Amino acid sequence: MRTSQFPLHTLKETPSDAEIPSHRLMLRAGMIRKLASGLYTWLPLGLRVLRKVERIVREEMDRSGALELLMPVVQPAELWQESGRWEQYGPELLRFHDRHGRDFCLGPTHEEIITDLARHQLKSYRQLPVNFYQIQTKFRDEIRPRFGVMRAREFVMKDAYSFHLDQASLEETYRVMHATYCRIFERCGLDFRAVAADTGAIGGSASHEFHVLADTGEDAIAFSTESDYAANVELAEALPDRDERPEPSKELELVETPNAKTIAELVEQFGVPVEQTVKTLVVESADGGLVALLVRGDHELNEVKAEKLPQVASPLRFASEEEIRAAIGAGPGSLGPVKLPIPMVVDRSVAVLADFTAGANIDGKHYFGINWERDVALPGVADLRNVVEGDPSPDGKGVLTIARGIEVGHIFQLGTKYSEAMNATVLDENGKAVTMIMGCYGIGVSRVVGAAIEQHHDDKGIVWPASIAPFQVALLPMQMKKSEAVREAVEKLYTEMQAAGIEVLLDDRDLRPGVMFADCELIGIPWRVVVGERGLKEGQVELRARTASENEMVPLATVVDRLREALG
RNA sequence: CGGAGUGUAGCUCAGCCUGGUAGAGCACCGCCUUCGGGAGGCGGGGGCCGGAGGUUCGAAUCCUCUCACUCCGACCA
Repeated sequence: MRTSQFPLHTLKETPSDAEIPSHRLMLRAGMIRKLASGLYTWLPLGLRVLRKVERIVREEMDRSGALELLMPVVQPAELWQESGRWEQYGPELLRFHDRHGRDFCLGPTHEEIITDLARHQLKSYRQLPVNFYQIQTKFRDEIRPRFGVMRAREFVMKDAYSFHLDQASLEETYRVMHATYCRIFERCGLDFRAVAADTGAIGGSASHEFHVLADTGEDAIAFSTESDYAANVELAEALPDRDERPEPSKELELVETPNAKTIAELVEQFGVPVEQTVKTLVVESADGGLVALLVRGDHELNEVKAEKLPQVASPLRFASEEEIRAAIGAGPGSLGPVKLPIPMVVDRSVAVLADFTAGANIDGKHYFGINWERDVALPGVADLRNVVEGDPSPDGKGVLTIARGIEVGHIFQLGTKYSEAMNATVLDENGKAVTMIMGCYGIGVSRVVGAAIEQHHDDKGIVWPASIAPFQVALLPMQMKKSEAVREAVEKLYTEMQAAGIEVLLDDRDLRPGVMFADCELIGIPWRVVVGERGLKEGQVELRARTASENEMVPLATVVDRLREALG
């Protein structure tokens, strides 16, 4: 391709509404253009990348044995009413009606449609298992679209749905999809983690999210330094940092702490180590009263975990100061386990503390040197907190690191939620109707493009992984209008590269070199070849990887071979 | 939907407070010079100043109402 036929629309200045690197760079490189909030046109340059990701996804899905099909974006309300989601889904589902007044929606996902298809197409256990997939535009009327294609309302998704006679078959396909997703993201050149995810109300034992690690990710994930354990921070199990509680070594002491209402003030004024303090949070209990939740001063309460406790009301609600005073007789800054008049649950890390400090349930006073059993009975123990960096990994191997991640994929063992609601059955070998068991597997294809940039860029622009770069090589002639030699050499190289199957972009704009270099770096082409009279005198051209800081002089005759080798 | 903010040229922004008939840089078109890291000169095209209403002799500017967009929160590929 030549820039005269494939115009670049690069910008020197960053549009003001772009917050994160991928959004800024996609706009500056001329990959996308916004039409309205959450709606983007993919320009030719951006589409080349999107198609490359799609191709990798398609190849790996095909290889896994999945069957591609294509379902409509517009979906009739009847199917959603049948599954019960017409009422459940909320305003994210964009609804409208046709000229006859029939209700429709734009598909945010396709469980209903595929289940309807399956119940008509699949009649026999002999047709199972089967895994259908499509790569298609989805629409979700997001409350707040942002970050360009990372959270758009209209986006490209690969969604797959598998159907099985039994759980074992579902689990087998689930394993295959897990492996397929790993291959897809590896091939895209991404540093990612498969993360254990919440199965939510649907139940079942298995759901994994695939996260690309990047500082701007919207999710915090915890993963082990020694094993492949990884989980959303909200879900990661928090273990105590030791197995046994040390013996008491200090006496219980009531201390006047008139100016210490927070843990930070207590630590600052009395020099107690923060990990020897306990904070007491009061929430509504399941029976309508109050219950205290105790976590270490340096830890954070995990509201999702707390809400799941039988003692705690769901949804979680913190008690007001008035409620706390009425029940305990002291303010929120002076609470602790000793002589606490309401039930309590303590975090595992609190249960292994000795000689710790907490409020005395008397305004302006704390107890120092508290010990369980000696000073107060140890109440119920539970996992109440968010994991922190350095916690032991729940699988016993290594410690946890915390990083931010961008969710690019999610695989799910659905079970019979949809097949049951929509009566999707097949006949088993005894001729008996059996409800099919389902799995579903999604990849945010357009989000992968953004995530790749988020992970691979520098101050000059995008640094594409070779597999998804819009072009593999940029061929930059220096003063081609003036130099016959340059013109000849460049045309020859261009022809040779094309013959060698290399995706090359020849910059024939005859611009100043600095402009060509800057554009080439901004759009992130992995290799560049500079042809100038200077080098040609020695029979050489300059070769440079996007990641390199130095040119390499390569004989004109061998540069194509070098590139073919480098590109694999 | 709650809170905060912004709408002026394709992009980045000035002008608004204190009303007087539309500006700069980049981008675009033409000519010339320049040419190894985003050049320079001259000339040119491009605006319902988000929209509607009001105040005024006169509104980008003041007032009211609207619409769109962005940021912070809950949701998700």
